[in-house]
Amino acid sequence: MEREGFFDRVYEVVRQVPCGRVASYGQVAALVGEPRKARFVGFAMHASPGMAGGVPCHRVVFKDGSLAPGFAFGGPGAQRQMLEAEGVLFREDGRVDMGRCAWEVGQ
DNA sequence: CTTATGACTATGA
DNA sequence: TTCATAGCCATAA
Repeated sequence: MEREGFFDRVYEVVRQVPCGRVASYGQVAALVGEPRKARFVGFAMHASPGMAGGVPCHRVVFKDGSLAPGFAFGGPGAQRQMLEAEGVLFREDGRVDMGRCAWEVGQ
């Protein structure tokens, strides 16, 4: 039952990310119980059905607030545009303001 | 079985 | 501060 695969487990967590908030790959990996698989979280995002499947993969970013270079759906700029549309704040460096939009369980 | 790859993270220069 | 490298472990061949 609980064995639908590591990927599906990641989707469940990413689905819980509220609007206007972002989570890091390691953050999601830790919530699924395996913080060492941060790389597979990203790989799961690439294989995810996207928002159509209830997986807002655009809300998942690097731990430092950077976005995935070159592999974002539609382009790296599209991800930033989508996050800004949800209320996520960006710095001039092109990174997300993790100090203000970082997601924490319970919010 | 081994090797190669990867939407990551931590560390060091 | 940025850049490069190592370690991480599942999946594919």
